[in-house]
Amino acid sequence: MKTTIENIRNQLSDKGLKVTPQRIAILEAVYGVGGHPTADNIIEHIRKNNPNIASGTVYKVLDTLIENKLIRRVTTDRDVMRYDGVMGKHHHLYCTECDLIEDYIDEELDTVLREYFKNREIKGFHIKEFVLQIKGTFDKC
Amino acid sequence: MKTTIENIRNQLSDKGLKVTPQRIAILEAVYGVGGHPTADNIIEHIRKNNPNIASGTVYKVLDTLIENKLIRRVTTDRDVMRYDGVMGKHHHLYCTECDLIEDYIDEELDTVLREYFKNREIKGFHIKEFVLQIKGTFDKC
DNA sequence: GTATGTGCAAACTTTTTGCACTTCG
DNA sequence: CGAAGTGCAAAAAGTTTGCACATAC
Repeated sequence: MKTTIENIRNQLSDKGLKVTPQRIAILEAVYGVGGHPTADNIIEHIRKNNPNIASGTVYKVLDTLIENKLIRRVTTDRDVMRYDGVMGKHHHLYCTECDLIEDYIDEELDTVLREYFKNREIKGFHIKEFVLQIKGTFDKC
Repeated sequence: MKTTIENIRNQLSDKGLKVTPQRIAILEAVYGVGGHPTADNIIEHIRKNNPNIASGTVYKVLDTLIENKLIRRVTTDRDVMRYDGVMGKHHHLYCTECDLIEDYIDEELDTVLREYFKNREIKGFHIKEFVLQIKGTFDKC
């Protein structure tokens, strides 16, 4: 599915959102800038062609797009830095309800992943380590 | 391995770090506060017993501990919010050199993971979704 | 025309930094 | 004692908010 301006206009109006130049530019930037842009990357990218966009607007539009499931935040939502005292290989349980992150240690899983990728090269990329984010809810939540 | 004060003192001095009350308190807090504390969680926790710790110190100590591999940052290092226009299930390649995050789409991998966890319950947790972080380097880096 | 969206600037939150003072070894 | 670490306060990032003005439908 190619991402044309027409396409972007439709994505917006399909969600009942007003089609504004800012929204088009921002959505286009999220698709256009590789490597999962930060808000700053997006602002920079847009200002090349259109110097008049307020950063506040960019944040507001991004939030709107997320609410309408046109884009996502990478990693967890609302991220500040978090620290972990467990230094061995391990994975993480993310509770979508209570904002806790628990460690999940499972050596067999590591073996399974290593086996899986042994025969499956990712072109242009050299794998060092896996961390699986397991998203869900704790029963108590 | 139980985490005693003695143990913490040794961890620090083994790395050639001076053993200060602040470092002990912070390391103890990282171990003691569950769910991967934020810097703020740590500051709060420490101030219960010891109101005189500067937040600047906490950040500096955390950095030192990370440099000496006594703790880790969760998710990516130095995180600001990042946005992703790909809405389907997918995984991420994290380049430790160049700070880019690329999408990695692999339906077979999803199947493998789902199969793996089908027979392996995580007690008290209900899984909704997996995201695998594949850390490594791009050849070009 | 009106509900919705944008610009701007101020405020807030989280993190970093510089420098004088203190402490560990 | 001297190098390393801490406190404090100011500044830098990154993000949010309120309100008057502008625009899509």
